[in-house]
Amino acid sequence: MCSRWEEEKKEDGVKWTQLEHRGPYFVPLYEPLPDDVQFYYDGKPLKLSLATEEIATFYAKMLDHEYTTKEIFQNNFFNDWRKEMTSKEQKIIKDLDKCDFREIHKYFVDKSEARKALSKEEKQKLKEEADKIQEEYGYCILDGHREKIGNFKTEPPGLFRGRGDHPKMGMLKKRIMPEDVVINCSKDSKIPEPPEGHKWKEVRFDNTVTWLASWTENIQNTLKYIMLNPSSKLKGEKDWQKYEVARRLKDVVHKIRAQYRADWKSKEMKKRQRAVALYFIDKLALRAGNEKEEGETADTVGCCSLRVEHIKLHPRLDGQEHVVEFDFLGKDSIRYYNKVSVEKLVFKNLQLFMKNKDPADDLFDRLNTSILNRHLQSLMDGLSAKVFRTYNASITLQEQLKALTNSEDSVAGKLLSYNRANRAVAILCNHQRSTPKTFEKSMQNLQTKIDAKKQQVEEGQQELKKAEDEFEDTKDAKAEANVEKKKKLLKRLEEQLAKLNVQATDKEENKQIALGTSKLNYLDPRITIAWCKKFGVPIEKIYNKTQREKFAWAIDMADEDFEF
DNA sequence: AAAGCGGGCTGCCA
DNA sequence: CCCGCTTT
Repeated sequence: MCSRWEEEKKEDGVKWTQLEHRGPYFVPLYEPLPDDVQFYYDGKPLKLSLATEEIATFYAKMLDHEYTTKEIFQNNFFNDWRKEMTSKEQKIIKDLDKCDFREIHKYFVDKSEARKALSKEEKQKLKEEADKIQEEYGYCILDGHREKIGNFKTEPPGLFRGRGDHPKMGMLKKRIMPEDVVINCSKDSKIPEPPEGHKWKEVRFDNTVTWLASWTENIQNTLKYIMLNPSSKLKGEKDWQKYEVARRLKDVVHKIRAQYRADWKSKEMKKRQRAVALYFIDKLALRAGNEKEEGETADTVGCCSLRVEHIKLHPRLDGQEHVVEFDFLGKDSIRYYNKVSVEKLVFKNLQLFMKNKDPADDLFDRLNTSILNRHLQSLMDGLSAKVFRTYNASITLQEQLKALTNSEDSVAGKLLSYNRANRAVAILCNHQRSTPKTFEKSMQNLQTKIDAKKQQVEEGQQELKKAEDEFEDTKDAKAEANVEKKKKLLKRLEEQLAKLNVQATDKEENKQIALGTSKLNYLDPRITIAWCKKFGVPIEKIYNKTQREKFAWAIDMADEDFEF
């Protein structure tokens, strides 16, 4: 079966035998502003040096955003900006409040308007240029296959934003130069050429990693990589492997649950904390929660890093017992808010863990992610905290599909069931989105369509009645045929109306839920493909082109009998 | 520290 | 696109 996904195995840790590529594509250099676009300091025009001007444009472009009004953003920006100024500029520009970027801002607004207003031909030309770059830099050769690269361009310089309340917001993200870049490829391949007049930082031939190029980013001092697109064989196999690990968890999860329940009564505090944390990770699909360096990142937490202030205990709430109220900022500073009725022993343990602690103290003070993951690894090979998220997401999809799908439904009805199953997963994983800006409007449009369709249905009913009356009178074959015709028409109209109603329901339910993340990262695609085959739903109704490329491995191997 | 997977949002396109 | 997090 599926040849491409089951080629010969490599030695342990070896990811490829051949890797050839052109290196990153460097974003264009800064183009100075036209002379009539000026920066003003203290009301007077001030000509800036090239480097200073470039950084000024970063700030100017952001003037519309609320975060440029934040003190931290402004301070970080101004600090970094001043570092890049000439000494003469430093002596003049001492107060951000006296800086006037409005003309520069307008210049970029106009520019982007002008870009939108380009003729079809001009836009076509731009697209062709982009395609050419994609064609040249966007692919590599890996073990004889031409594979798409994910991010082949270096990130442009700009101001760092970060998510949520990030202490580094506004800092200058520097331009990546070839001298910063480490190239990784195979020894006997055509080594990528650095841009004219430049050198790579290093060229290495490491076949135990999957990246093509890397550099250190200056905000957090961490590495960034150029890697393959999800459609690649390498990524596909990794994805497959991930779901296979989750499926192995399925076989032992009952045992693991029994054990952590037993551990709630352990004499060792450390074990108890581990068992309660694992319960949360399993039941609520929380992330592991590594500890983070204070002041370097936004204050967000996961399971192991929960603090006392993040939960409230209610012995009784809204008719339920032993309710834990969670309220904290998780990954990307997305709020996790949930009220959950838990087992009595969990509740008692939480009371114990919180005793004599300050709100800012760790809830699980004897636990961290490495302790937890070491324990999980001992329970099952390859098991770590995140596997529970994958497992629970996928098994939930499978169960929900089973419960919600009606084989008698139209394709539209089945799709609503699918989306509802997907939604259950997204809610479990807390994948949220802000209500789309256009939500109300598009909802209204849909409602207008529904009203119009209702009208048509009524008309169709009247026409059918008329035709039936006529047949009653005449009893002739022509009139009888007309009745059939009107019946068919009415049926079609009713189906169209039903479909629109289903769409409206789906849209409303999906207002603040993001389905994409779970679909892409947590749901074993074979579950979906099997469901599509079983119920005659075209795969394209669920997965768009990009998604089908990413899940090619699953489309290749899953039949309708697949069970997660 | 290094590697690589997971996340929400925006603009563009079919 | 540009970041945030987990795992090892």
